[in-house]
Amino acid sequence: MITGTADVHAIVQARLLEVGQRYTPKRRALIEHLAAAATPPALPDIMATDPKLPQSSVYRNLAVLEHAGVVRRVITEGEFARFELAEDLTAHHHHLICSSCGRVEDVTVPASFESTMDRTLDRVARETGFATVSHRLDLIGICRACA
Amino acid sequence: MITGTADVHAIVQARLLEVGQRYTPKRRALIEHLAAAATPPALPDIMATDPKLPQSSVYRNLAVLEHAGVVRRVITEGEFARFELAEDLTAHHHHLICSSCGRVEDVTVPASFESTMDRTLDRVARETGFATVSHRLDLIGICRACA
DNA sequence: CCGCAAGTGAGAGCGATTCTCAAACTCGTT
DNA sequence: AACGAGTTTGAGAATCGCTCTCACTTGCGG
Repeated sequence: MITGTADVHAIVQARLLEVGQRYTPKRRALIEHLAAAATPPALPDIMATDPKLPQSSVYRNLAVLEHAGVVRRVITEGEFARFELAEDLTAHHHHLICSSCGRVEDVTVPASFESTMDRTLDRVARETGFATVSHRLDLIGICRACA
Repeated sequence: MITGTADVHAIVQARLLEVGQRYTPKRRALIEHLAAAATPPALPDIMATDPKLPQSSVYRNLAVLEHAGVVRRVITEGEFARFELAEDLTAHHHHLICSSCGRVEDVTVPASFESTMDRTLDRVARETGFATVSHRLDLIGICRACA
């Protein structure tokens, strides 16, 4: 399900409305930036695009967008949180995390493996009384540059 | 590969020696606590066992043990980091994370699925020039208590 | 055009983790 | 059994992402 950027904006606007929030230029710029990024940017990466961006507004707007369900906070062992568009606005993917430099890359795995995994995890979750909403699969390793 | 507690202590001692550190009673107590825990404890959990433990020492010793490769820091979206024994001192497992209350439970998946996953991820990593050392698979959902 | 609700920016505040440093301990050596 | 060099410890200070506060601005309904 590959969604065009125009559709993304429409969806974001709709979800913000549901939560009683506006789709302001600042927020649009953030979404644009996240949609264009090849890798989930950390806050410094976002601020670097325009040094006079107030950091508090960026954080606040990311929180609003996260709350609206269009942005996801990616947890890494690095010092900064990273942000990406919610999964239903992009293709389902996983992360390659370099344990040496902290670099994060997006990857996809074969669809057949995804469905095997979904089936397996659903079963595991059911056995333990968990209602699974999603999974998080990351590969931890050493990237080409650090090797 | 299930390792007895006695062996764990021997391994920990050996790895600490390699890094030029001693296996002090405080560190032994930490390892003991982690080995007994059913779920990776956060710092408050550890401190709760003995309220007069100085938090700075706990943090420092966890860092030392992590550096020696016997303790692993588990990243969650919660406010506290959690700690568990390194994977080669326990059985390979994954985590069920409740997105509502932050509770973390250990789970294992069928061995057949593990090996399928290993093969798939190795291939993916090779294609992208990453040297994979490990993977991290977490199930995010709602636990029985929160449902 | 008014007014109110929502958004913005600058800085203060917060809280988990890390750092500092003097005192207490360990262990091989006399 | 005491010594001394090097570690470990504990209490508090310091750090630093991130969140909160609040006065000001902006934008949409009436």
